[in-house]
Amino acid sequence: MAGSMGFRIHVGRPRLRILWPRSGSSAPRGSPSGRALPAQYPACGRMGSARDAVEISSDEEDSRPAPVARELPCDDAVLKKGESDDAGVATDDDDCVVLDGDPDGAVAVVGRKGAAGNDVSSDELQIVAEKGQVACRDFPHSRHLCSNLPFGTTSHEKHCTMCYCFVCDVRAPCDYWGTGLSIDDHCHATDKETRWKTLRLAFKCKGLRASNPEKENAMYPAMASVSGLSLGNRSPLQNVVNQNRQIHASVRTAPNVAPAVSAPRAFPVARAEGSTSNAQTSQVTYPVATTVSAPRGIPTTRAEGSTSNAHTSQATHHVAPTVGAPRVYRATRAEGSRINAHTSQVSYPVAPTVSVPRPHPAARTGRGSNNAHTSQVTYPVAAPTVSAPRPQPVARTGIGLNNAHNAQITHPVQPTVSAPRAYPAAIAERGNAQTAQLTYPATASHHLPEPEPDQYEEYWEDTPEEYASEGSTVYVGNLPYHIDDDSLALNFQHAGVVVFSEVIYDDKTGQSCGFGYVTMSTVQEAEKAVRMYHGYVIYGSVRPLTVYITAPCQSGSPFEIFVCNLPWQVDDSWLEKLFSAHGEVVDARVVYYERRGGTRRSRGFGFVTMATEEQSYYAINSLNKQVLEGRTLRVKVSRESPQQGY
DNA sequence: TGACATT
Repeated sequence: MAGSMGFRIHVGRPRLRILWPRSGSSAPRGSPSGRALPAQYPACGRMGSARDAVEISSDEEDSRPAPVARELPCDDAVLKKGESDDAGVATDDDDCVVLDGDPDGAVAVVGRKGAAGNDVSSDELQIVAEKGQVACRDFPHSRHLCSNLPFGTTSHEKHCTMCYCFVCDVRAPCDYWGTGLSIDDHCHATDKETRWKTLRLAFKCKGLRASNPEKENAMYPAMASVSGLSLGNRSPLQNVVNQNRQIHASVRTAPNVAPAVSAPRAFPVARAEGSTSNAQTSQVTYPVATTVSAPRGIPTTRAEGSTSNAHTSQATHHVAPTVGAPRVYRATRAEGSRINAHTSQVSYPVAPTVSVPRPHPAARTGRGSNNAHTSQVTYPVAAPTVSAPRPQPVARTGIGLNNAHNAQITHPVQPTVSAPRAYPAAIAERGNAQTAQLTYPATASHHLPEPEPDQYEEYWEDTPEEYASEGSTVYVGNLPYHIDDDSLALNFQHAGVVVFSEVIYDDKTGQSCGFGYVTMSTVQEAEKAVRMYHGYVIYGSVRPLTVYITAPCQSGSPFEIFVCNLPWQVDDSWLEKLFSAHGEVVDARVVYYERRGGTRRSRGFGFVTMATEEQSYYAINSLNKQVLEGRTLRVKVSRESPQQGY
């Protein structure tokens, strides 16, 4: 694609286009220009005569999977403006090509006999007109994709104002840009050479300072100094990109750009609670049910003060679940619509009864209890009796708040947990988790570049179960909603090799549930991940991550709760809400009689799976013998639970 | 109607 580059637009004939695949394609996602114009696209099936005219646009509605090039005439628009036919495809009298798919992929050409497979020379493409903004010119793009200064014909050290360094992900010139004399100058970087891709990955993953600190850190001065998640290089350009992405759908923004860059979103829970001003709940952060007899350290952070601050009222699960997690997490996705991960953020006005007959999981398993979390737990002295309707963190789930459901639940005062828990060594190892909460280190996962597909895609082909081994999967809670699988993996690779990562999404809303799973290659790495990231506050978030090792996959959850004596009208969602006030509900099901005609009738009992064993304890102790709609609930560990202890 | 089912 040398020389005469431009883009012809077919006015009123939007058939001539290159269609990018939907997100999730195998296309590289690391370029600052995202899916900017691929340099090789003329090779995607043109044949025959001299010049093609191509419109660059996107069509998110088009889901045709297979890239297909169709020859189209070029005598529209410019030549015969306004004379498009109904189908948007004119007669075949010219040499236009429609690429209905990823131009990076194999392209079959249809419409002209014998055309498929013909090679084309690099100068076959000539853009004779253009319209609107052009990805590789008007949006940030890697230098080698620049259309202003074509890489093949222009000195590489030159750059336009939208050029980025492919390696550093910063606006050109980076510190290593060079003059072009050295082969190591970043101005030569392209996504076609492994060495550049490797270097790029190294810059991203090793947190190397790229260049132009006055630019990249202007907005996030602390970014480069924090260990762990501080990987991304950012620049004010990101805001430009953010704006642009709304303008031009064909340009995928730089991967390290997220909407939250300019406006961190308010968490639903924060909003919900903020309007509730429940002073009681705001003082409490998830009291931990425990049987551990070791002395506890008095929590020192966050939860101490009585506060009406919605932030602090978002209690997080700083329980130390060591063992246990949802069952096979593929299943949790399927049940995502019923998962309310954000229930973990509610405050818990109820002191746990805490008379768990089972040994503490940490003590039982012998795993180094990652009880750093306990440092952030407060222990309410008393709990309200017959509380007012409790704010339910279900705004995001679409389940309407109906606090009347809970209004009758009484909360007997159980000022139990008082024994200080041993202050774990983990917290010392973990370092500045507490500090992190206060200073908001610029971890900015949402800024992180997405991983190179070639680094991870081999894993995607297999199910996580194939990789999961006992103790090597960690649950990650309190994820900002914009964190996706890839950025999650990219973060956790600092703890080791990420075998699999998954953010759980609500099936109905498509929104992240705010938690996910990361499978490391070894138990040791998983434990390291806990030490590194538990309690860590992602930039822009107010909630520290909760990271703990999950239980191995088993046929049945060790955290399943049986609840009976349910009022007949209690359904799954109600049950979920009921338990979500006491932890993260993975599953909640009322058992029904199935009747003919499709109707069903509750059998008055159900099963609830909590995210962790300890949360199960807490929920059991909080809800057992509570009165709901006039009926005294009976809540206990499910009989079928493989790890039932009582 | 008052119990540990279902995938």
